[in-house]
Amino acid sequence: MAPGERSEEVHIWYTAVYEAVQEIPHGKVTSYGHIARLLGKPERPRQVGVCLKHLPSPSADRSKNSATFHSGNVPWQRVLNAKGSISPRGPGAASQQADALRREGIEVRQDAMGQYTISLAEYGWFPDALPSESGLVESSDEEDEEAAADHA
DNA sequence: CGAATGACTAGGA
DNA sequence: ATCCTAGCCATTC
Repeated sequence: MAPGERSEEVHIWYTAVYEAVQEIPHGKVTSYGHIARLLGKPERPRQVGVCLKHLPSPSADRSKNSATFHSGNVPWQRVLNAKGSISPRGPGAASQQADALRREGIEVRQDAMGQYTISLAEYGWFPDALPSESGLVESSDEEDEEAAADHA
């Protein structure tokens, strides 16, 4: 399926992932696998990564910006792999994510292999359920307008 | 359209 | 601790 024309079911999945990622508190991080579990699909951490990979850049059109998910309103940088490190991908992408995390006060370390790692014990966010689904959160108007630079 | 890929992970060697 | 494998499934070749 082309990114532009997703089936109904896939679109719902993308939306759910983006909304879940938006619930990760500023200064906290979680894993692809945890997002998948929160959405009731523990076998698809990989598909969470796919969603973030396709996260569009902020559009020049503002009206569209507020209504669409993009790297400016979805804190993609707060999602790490199960080991608590930034999944290596394109050159430069990892260091960019590391910078974005440090920018929000998270301590990112680089090990001998050049891997960026974060202390999950200190910054991990692993609730049993999404705050929005616990039925208690009336979501006041709080947003994470930081976001970070776009990815390459 | 079939085959390969990958922002993943748990489990086993 | 590190390396390998199987399962995963939308996207890309």
